[in-house]
Amino acid sequence: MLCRGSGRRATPSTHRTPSRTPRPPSPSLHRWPRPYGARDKTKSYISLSWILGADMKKAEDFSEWYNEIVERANLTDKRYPIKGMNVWTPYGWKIMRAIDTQIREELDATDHDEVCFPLLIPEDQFAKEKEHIKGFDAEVFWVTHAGLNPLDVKLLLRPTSETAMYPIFSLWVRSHADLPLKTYQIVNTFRYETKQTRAFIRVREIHFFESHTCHADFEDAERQVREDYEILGRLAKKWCIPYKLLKRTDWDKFPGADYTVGIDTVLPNGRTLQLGSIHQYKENFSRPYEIKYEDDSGEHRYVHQTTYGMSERLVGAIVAIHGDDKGIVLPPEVATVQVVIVPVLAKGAAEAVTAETEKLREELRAAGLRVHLDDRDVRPGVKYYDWELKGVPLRLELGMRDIEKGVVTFVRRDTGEKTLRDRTKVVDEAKSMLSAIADDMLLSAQGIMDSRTVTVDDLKDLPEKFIRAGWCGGEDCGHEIENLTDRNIIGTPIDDEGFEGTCVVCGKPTRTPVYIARAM
RNA sequence: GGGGUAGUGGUCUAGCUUGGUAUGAUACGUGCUUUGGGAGCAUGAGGCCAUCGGUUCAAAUCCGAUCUACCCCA
Repeated sequence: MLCRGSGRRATPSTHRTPSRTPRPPSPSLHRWPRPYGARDKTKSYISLSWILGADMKKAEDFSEWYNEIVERANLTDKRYPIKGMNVWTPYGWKIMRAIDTQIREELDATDHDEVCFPLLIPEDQFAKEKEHIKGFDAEVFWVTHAGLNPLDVKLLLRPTSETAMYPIFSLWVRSHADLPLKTYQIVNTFRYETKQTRAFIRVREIHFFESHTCHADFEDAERQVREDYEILGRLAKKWCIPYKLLKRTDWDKFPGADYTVGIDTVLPNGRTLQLGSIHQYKENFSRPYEIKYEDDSGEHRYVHQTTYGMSERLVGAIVAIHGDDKGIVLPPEVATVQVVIVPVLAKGAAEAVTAETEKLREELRAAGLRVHLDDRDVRPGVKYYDWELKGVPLRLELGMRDIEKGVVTFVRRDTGEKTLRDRTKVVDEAKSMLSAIADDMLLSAQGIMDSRTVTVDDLKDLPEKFIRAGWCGGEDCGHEIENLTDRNIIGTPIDDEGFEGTCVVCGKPTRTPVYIARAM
């Protein structure tokens, strides 16, 4: 569990009445955007004062920028009256679903089977693994009554699903032929966060995927962990998210795990954001839950288990990493609308332009692109701002001037670059530009993450960055690092980084660097 | 965990000190005109003031509790 870090940040306006985050202007905005191709009535669905009403300065105040942009881009509605439980709007949910779909594709392709276990877990079942329950005890939601009557056995809302799944796994696994057992589910989990909540990043109802696997031995479980790294690599590329795999310290690993590898990225404020984790359990759960199999010589053995999980934080990370002062920027693979077409109508030429944009839409759609023709009856400038706020990676503008010249105006969301492309080559140009956008987004994000990572020789005057320093690996020195820096050890890299140095506390030579940061 | 600030049509707000059922803007509906980076005119609808309780002839306004949001410190 890595949910620490205070709300510390510089704010120039402590006593000024904070201008409250404006809220979505109307229910009709919540229907926005309509599905691709949704037609007929041309109504005004947007308000410019809403789109442009805020000063969204990512660099000046990342935290405020983030809170505001997730609502303005219409990813979430925070008005639901329970702390840390927000509403997924249609637009936000489409993005989450795109991510879920990609996760499903990857896991299915690596022979995982999707399952769905119940939300409620009986108390006695939850209590079997002592470390695990200790780790979650303070933040579970309890169901204590059925109607007016107290329950004999209290039920809890899953904070994660180990204790729901493993008693059943013990029934499913009988022999070595049943192994490996590779399952996953995409569900919501519940944790009573006490710290300040934040859309997608720290919530009490968490939408996430969790894979749970059982293996004949430790080596096979280790192979699974390595496969998880590969899956992550492919997914993170689609999301244009740079990350680092860091093995957590023993005092920070997942409750019940043998070891935990965190997936971490760095935010604009220099804090790290954990995107997910991969755990090796060895026999820590299979013993209390009696998940045993009979090997080919007739011996009964406990399985070795792993888990892998990532959550809706991925949406938060995409917003935080790629967004700018104009809005969010969606990676092409995640964008529900990859290309938006904005017709520029003029008196007398409206029909010709409309016909041409519809033709353009059909061409792009036939080529497999997710395209939306914005035919709302508002001025083009309004649409530009709106789609920039909502992060659509590529915008095509088409008016009489373009038609006369035989071109289409292309505008990239990530760079803002505006170019004219030959009308006859629009499909190829759009495809190659989307691919270039994805490449550039990842490259640029990686560059920014690298620039926020520094290696230091001592712990004095640390910048607000992702700090790399030498560590002997000793627990005492580790705690000392955390005390001296008032930050957390995020972990040690799983790859050999060729580091050579000395422990920043005791001075012993070491080849192990440790990464230190404030966690979001 | 401790402290602070706030909650009034969809949104942002005036009103609260000196109690008498609420101001403006914007968004929304309709019509006309417009459309290459924040359009204009006309017209219509929308709130009983976060929730619960107390004081009072009378509470958005005073008192208490709760919920929610944001900020600061551990």
